[in-house]
Amino acid sequence: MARRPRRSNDTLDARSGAILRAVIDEYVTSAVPVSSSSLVAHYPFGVSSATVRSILADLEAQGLLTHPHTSAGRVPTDAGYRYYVQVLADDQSLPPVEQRMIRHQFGQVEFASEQWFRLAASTLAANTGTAGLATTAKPKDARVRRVELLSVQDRLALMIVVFREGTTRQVLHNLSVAADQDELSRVAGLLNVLAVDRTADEIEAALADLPIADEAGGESEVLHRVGELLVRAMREFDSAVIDDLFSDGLLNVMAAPEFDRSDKVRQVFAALENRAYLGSLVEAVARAGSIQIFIGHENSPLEMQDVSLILAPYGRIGRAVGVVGVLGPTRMSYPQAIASVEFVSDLMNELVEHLYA
Amino acid sequence: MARRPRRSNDTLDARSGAILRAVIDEYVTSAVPVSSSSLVAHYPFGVSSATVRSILADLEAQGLLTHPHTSAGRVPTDAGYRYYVQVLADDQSLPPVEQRMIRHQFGQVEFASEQWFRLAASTLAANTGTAGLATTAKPKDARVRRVELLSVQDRLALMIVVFREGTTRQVLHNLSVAADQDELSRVAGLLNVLAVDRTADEIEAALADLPIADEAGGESEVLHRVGELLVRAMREFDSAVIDDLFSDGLLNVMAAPEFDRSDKVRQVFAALENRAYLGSLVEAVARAGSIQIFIGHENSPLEMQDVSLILAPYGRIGRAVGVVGVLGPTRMSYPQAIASVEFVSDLMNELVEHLYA
DNA sequence: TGTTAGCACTCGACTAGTGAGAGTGCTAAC
DNA sequence: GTTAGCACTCTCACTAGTCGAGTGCTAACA
Repeated sequence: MARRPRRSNDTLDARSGAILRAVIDEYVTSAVPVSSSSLVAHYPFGVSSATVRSILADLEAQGLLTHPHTSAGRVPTDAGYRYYVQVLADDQSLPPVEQRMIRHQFGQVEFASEQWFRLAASTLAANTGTAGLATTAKPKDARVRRVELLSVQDRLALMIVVFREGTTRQVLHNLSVAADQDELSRVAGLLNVLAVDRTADEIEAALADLPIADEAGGESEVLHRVGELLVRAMREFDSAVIDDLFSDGLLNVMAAPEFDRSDKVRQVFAALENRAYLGSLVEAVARAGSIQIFIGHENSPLEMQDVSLILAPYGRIGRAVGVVGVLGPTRMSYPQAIASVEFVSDLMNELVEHLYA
Repeated sequence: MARRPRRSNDTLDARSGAILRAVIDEYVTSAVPVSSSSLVAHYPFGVSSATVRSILADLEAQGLLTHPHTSAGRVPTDAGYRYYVQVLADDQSLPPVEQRMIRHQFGQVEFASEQWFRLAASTLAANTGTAGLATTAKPKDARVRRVELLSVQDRLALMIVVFREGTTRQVLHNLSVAADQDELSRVAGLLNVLAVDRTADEIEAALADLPIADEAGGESEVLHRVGELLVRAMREFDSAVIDDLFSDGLLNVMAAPEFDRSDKVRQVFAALENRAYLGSLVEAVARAGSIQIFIGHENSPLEMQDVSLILAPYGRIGRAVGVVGVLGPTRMSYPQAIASVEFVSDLMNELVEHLYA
C-alpha cells in the first residue's frame, strides 16, 4: 500500500515533515480539510500533487492524519498535532512590540491584585484567539502574615487575614458577645502574637496551650472564638487546590466552527466547572514544573477531547504555585499559543519574584 | 375576518384568556407550536377545535400569538407573554419546603460574604432552570468605616478599606519610602481620624487642609500618599454602577432548544459582558424599586431580544442597592421565575436589613 | 527508484421532486 | 355562537440525480 518504507515511530524525513506541517498550518487557519492540490498551490514543495498525495497517504498510515471521507482532504489527528508540537514547530516567541505592550499593561494595574490574573487571562485570550485561564498562586501551607479585626457592628466583626504570600481572606463573624473596636484591636494584638508566621496546625496547637477563659465574655473568650475561626478559614484555604480561577475569551471558543452547536460548548464549559478536574490539572502542571500541553484525547474527561489545553506553572515550586494557560479547539495555532503562555508565565514569575524578593 | 369583535387594547374575555394561557403554558413546556387540537385534548374548554381555532385567529389578530407558517400551531409573541405576565398569570409563590431549604442554605454560608451572592445566583438558576444573576449592593456614595494599613514588605503596603455598608476594598501600594508596621499603624490611625464616616470628596478636602509635609519621607508624607490612594480607590468604587456581578446556570440557557446554535448564545453572553448595559439595567430596576420584567424585544440590545430578564432590587433604596434576577429564553416559566426572584430578593432584603439594623 | 500524468472511483453537497401529515381557515349547517 | 367538514398550505422526510472535489491506483517516464 505505502510506497515508502513505514517508519512507525521514528522521525519523518524532511519532506514528509514539511508536508505535515503545511497540512496543519493550512488546516488551523482554514478549518477545511486540506487537499493535495491546495498544498502544491500554496507551498513550494517542487513536486506534483500526485507525489504529495502519496506522502499524505503515508502520513495517514502513520496515524498523523485522517480523512473525514474518501473525497475529502486531510485533517490532522491528535497524534499529528502532537508530532507537530514536539518536532516540527519552530520555537516562536512573542514579537517584542507585543511583549512591551503586555508589560506595560501589567504595570498599569493595581499591584498584585486580582487584576493581575484577570489581565493574564485576557492577555492570553486576546493574543491567541482562544480562552485564557489563570489561577491565583495558592500557598501550600498558608502562614499568617497578619490578622486584623474590624468592628462592623455590635457583635459583628470582620476578620482579615493576610497570608505570607500576599493573598488575603476575609470572614465576617457573628460574635456571640458584643465587642467594640478597642477590644477587638486588643484581641487582634494577642492573636497576631499567636498566629504570625504560623500554619493552621501550629495556631491550633498554640490556642490549645492558652489558659482556658475563666470569665465568660472576656477577651480570652473572644480570642478563643476568633482563633478557631482563623484556623477554620485557613484549613478551608489549604484544602482547596485552586484558590480562584479567572478566565477570559470563552466566547472565542464558541466562535470556532467546531463549536457551532452549543451542546458541544456546553460540555466543555461543564467540564471546566469541575474543580476536582481542574485541581488535578493544576497539580500535574505544578509537579511537572514546566509548560504542559494536552491535546484532544490526551485529556481524560470525554467532554474535553475536542479541545486542547496549554498550561504553564508560575510562582515558587513547592511553596505557592499558580497556573496560566489557554484552552482552545484542538485545531489551534500551537506555536503562537505556546509562545503566549510561556511569555505570560515568565512574566508572572518575574512579578511574583519581585513581590517576595 | 375575525368572528368576534376586536378589542385591540382592552382585556380579553375569560375564555380567550384561558386559551391564551393554555397556549403559553403548553409552549413553555414543550417548545413546540401549539395546535388547536392539542389544546382541546389537554384542557377542558368544552368547545371544539374549530372554535378554539377561531379564537386563536382572534388572538393572533390582536398580536398576542403568531404562526411560524400556515400549517403550524401557535406561538406566543412578546406581547402575548407580556399580557400573560400582567393579566393572566396567578401570583405564585415558592412552596414552603423550598423556602425553608433556601433559608437554610443562606444560613450555612459565611455571613455577608461573596457567598451570599453566589448562593443567590445559584439558587435562582436551580429553581428556574434559567441563568441566575446577582450583583452586590453598592453604596451610592461610599463612606469609610475604617482603614487599615498592613506592611507586606519593605515598601509594600496593603491598604484595606471597610465601607460603612460592609463591603471592603484592598489595594496593594508601592510606597516610595520604606515604612514598617509601626509606622503604618500610626499613619492608619491618623488616616482613620481623617476619613471615618466620610466620602471621597470629604476626605480629599480634609487632606488638602492638612499642613504640607516639611520633612520628606516622614509620616506626614506617607499619610498624604496613602490618603490620595484612598481617595482614588473610593472614586473608582463610586463611579462603577455595578460592583460585582455573580451568575450561575448560564449553561442552562445553552440547553434550551432555541439556543442550540452557539452563535445565538454567544451574542447573549457578549451583551452580558457590556457593563454599561448592565449598569443601565441595574439603575432602571433600582429606580423602579420593584421587580421588573423585560421580555424579548423590550430589551434594547439586539442580542438580547430573544431572551427575557426578570430583575428585582434589594437593599436600601437611595443608599445601597443591588439586583438579583434571572435571564432565560423568552419561552420561560414566568410565574415560577417571578416567584423565585421575588423570594430571593425579599430574603436578601431581610439579610441586609439584619446587617445594618 | 522516485515522480508524474491520467483516470476511475467515491462520497458529500446541492437540487428537485414527491408524498405524507399537520394544522389552518373557510363555509355551510346546526 | 358553535361545529363538522373540507380544501388548502406548508414543513418534513425521503428519494433520485447531478456536480465537483479529491482521492488512490496505474502505467509511463527520468
